[in-house]
Amino acid sequence: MAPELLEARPKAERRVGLPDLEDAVEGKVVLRFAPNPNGPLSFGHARGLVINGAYAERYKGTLILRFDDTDTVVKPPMPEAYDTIQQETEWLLGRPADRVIIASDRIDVYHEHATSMIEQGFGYVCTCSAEAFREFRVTQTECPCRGKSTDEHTTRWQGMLGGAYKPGEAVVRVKTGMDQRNPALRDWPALRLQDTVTNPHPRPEVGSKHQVWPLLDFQSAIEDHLQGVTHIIRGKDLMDSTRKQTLLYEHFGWTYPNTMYWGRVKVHEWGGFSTSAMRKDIESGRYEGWSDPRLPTLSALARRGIQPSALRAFWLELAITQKDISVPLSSLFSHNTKAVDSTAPRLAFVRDAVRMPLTGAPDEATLVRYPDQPDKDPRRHDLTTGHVWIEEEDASMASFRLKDLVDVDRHEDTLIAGAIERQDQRPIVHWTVDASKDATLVLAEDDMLHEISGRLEPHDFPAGTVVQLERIGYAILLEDGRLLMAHE
RNA sequence: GCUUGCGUGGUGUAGUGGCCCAUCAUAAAGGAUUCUCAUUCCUUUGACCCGGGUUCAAAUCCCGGCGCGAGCACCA
Repeated sequence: MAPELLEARPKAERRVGLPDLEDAVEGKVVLRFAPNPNGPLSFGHARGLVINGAYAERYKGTLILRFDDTDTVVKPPMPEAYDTIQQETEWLLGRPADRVIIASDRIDVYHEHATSMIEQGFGYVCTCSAEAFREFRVTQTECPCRGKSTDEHTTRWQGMLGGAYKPGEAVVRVKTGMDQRNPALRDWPALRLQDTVTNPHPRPEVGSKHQVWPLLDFQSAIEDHLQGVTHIIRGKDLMDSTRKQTLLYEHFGWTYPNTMYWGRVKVHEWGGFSTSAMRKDIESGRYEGWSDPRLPTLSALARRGIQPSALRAFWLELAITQKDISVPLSSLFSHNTKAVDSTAPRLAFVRDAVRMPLTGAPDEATLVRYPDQPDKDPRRHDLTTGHVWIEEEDASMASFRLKDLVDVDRHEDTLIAGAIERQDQRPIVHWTVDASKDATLVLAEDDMLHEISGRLEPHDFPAGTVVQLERIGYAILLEDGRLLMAHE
């Protein structure tokens, strides 16, 4: 036998990163990320942006940012969110979306498709109550409206558009069949009425202009087709949406995009995240705003010093599986540590600082700012006041070393300087000079904000700089002069 | 209830019939380097939900069970 036949087939390469997209042609891939602008983006949204964005980049395709703002009552849009979300997209991906679509600008387009659907007989206007239809759905019986003529439905549809019905009195349904095995798919609702006089759309250019609004499954389905979306990647809670929409596509004679799903993600420390719930808690004053560091919003993470690259690495690592997962925040933090460690200037923050006389020490100290580049921008401090600040806890030790300065022995409440060079294994502590300032370190933990007071080493870094507080962890300088802890 | 999806170390993830006594990351423990309890490096611990079946061979296919999730809104 030929020896090559006995050889094991070549070892398959371990896949790293995202799997290939099915039927993806370079330059032709069109993806979309479609949030509801009822608030700024949160941690969970980042997944949609990162994954879709990464594929768009890999295939030199198009990333669409689509605002699915078709509800003015239950989840009304937040006017500022349209801008905020675009800025956050750019922050996270390092570039803006290739195309931006606002659903509320395109209501007429959806109306046209509804008209066509009704005229072609696969859509109808149903005047049954929601409760009544629920009963028809479980018993798999056709509602009285369904069998009426196309002309009748066209008339009803014109009636809907013309204000002949009040919200709740009529809805447009897609004829999928009441005998569908999956109850979720049975003649699903495509458009409904909203009282936009009482609840106007927050965008002034839309306001009370329309009363007939598409529901997500319809709006999204039509828009995906019109925009030429080739691949949809979304949560598996939308699996039935795919099935509903596929039935609609069959009616229209369209081909449904390739679809992938991911499961639910929970963060140990946060639990789930709901934009509406956060909005309530902010309005009630429980949180300071959308960027309150306790909140799982992108703006809060950014404010806290989390780098977009860390967020990208985090979501890319989770990849796309349909498992429901729960991840610890430490996983995100370890990515962030890698992102900021070499560039974060070292600074001393002395908690519960005590001021102690120091005798016999040099007049000046020089400390390393960046361990990776020991000569870059060294920290020089004047010690001629003869005092240093150290942490209360460290002050209880009889002998220790002031980092980068000198060995000391404590006699009563005075520190006596000894060897300049390190002589023994005594513990090393961080410290600061009299020129330091009182400072506050803010910590977000367990849905609480804690403040630790101390002395911060003199520096001239601007707000927004991510620093590493020696022996404590990474923090960011806030506009008000306080420090916000990012993570250890 | 109907429908639908998922189950690999503590946490994530790779793996689509032999490369797997299972990959990588993270966490934990130990150690080295380091004038930070950081970074970097090394080592160790640790997993295929259960039961059958198909096959020479199963984490991978089939059946059953168990567990967890989602949809069945005139929300997204």
